[in-house]
Amino acid sequence: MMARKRAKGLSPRQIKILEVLERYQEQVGYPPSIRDICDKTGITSTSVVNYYLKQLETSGFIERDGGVSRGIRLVKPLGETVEAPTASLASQVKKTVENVRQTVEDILRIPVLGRIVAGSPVPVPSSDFSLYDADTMVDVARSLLPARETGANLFALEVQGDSMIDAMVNDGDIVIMKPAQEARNGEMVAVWLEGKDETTLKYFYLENGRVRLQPANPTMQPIYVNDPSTVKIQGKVIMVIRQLQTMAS
Amino acid sequence: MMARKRAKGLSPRQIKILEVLERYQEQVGYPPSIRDICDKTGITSTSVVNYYLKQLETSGFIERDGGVSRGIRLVKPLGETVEAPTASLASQVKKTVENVRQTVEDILRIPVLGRIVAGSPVPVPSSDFSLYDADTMVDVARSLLPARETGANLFALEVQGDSMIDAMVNDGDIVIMKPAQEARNGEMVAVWLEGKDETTLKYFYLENGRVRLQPANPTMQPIYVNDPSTVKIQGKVIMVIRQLQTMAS
DNA sequence: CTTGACACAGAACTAATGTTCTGTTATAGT
DNA sequence: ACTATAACAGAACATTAGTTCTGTGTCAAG
Repeated sequence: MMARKRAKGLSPRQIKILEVLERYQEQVGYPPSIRDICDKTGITSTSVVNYYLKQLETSGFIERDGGVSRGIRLVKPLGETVEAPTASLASQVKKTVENVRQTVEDILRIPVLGRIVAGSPVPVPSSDFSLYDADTMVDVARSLLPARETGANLFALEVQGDSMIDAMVNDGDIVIMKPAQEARNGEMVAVWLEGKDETTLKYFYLENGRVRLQPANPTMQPIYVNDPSTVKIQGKVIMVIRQLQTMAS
Repeated sequence: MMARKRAKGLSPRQIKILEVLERYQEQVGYPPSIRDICDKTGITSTSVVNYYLKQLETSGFIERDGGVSRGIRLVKPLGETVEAPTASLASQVKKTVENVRQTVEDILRIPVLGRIVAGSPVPVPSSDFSLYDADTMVDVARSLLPARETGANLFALEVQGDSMIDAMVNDGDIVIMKPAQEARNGEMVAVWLEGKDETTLKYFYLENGRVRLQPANPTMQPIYVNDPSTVKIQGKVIMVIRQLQTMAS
């Protein structure tokens, strides 16, 4: 067994778990469950593995998607490609392939599901959409998105009309959204107001049983909804992109 | 009995599922669950996905480990032939390097030169800087930019304060600009108004010797400047990016 | 001797996920 | 018209797997 360059500072069990993660993914084709790691490492308790996984996550060696089965992935810092002198060509190839995967992952290709208009409900990714139609995709650098965003189910909408101007969003803008049925205070959401039969983008605040929908434009007044059940959250807005014409037409 | 692995005989849904499998693994880092596939394909029932997965398994396109979450792996990449064991380690390396180059070229790394405030002139990439700090860069997919934008001299600014709200641009937004001293009608520009000593983002129109600066927000009134020489164009705005905070769960 | 940290075990609980069953619709063949 | 079958939907069910809680033993510092 070769020694790891970056092994310093890591306990034997942390190293063992990292090795298991790498080997399992390579051999089996998908990441191990916590109980799989138990078997491979000889640790008898799931909580102990979880204990170490938390450490490895905060140390930045792995990323986890909470609540997802086998939702673990190794993160490979770019500068860490130094390999032991005994490295074979095969492992070089593997390393390069890994790097490709890494850089490919630097771009997220997000489907544009449709348009968002004040008068109609928001298209959500549960309905049918063509994942690979090049005309209906936007490419976004992963570095622009929040750190832990997997991008798995993000989707985008094109804004139609001037009805979202109080959200500082204009006709033609692209909003990138994450599916959600609820939101935390301060997050911008797309909501369907049952009373008004209208879709709108607002900052969401739940304040003692009452929903406050705050326009992004600070000069405009918020909407108050006393019955939260009439506020149907369609998703959280995580990014807005506006492309401007550089040539007059 | 049907013929085995006839690539032509795949139904659209089978193809779509295979594509989802490949893309999901690539983007997320682990295989999708059946319900993930439902979301990505628009199929509303897990049994239907399972139905197709069985077909794909007996056709030999995928392998499944029964009873384990996300226990699916692609047997071979879609349009690609199987890895030749001896044929092409070197060519494989070459190919992956090619891929890296390709994907790297798909991202533009644009320097954030500073902030744009109403009260101060715009920092422009005129003279002294040549070293870009990695912390002050934004990555933008080339596909988002206008047709043949080289990206060579693009720069970005972070908006500070609420003074640009009439341009539908908010505090914290990133505006991506192209250096320019003049503009065509209809382009959004950053201008320094000598009379007012102020920077602003407006749509530019030159109309019979008079400059009209039109706010993006259609509810607001334009500014008219009779002497075009007092309107100092700092650059054209080609993109606006707004990142909204999403709290981790 | 206590205290507290760390590493660990085991069980219970909850959520995620795969599997199966029953039924519906549309269509081609007889 | 009748039947068989592919393609689907929805729900119930059974496992799998993530999470959390309580407790145990060690060891070093106070």
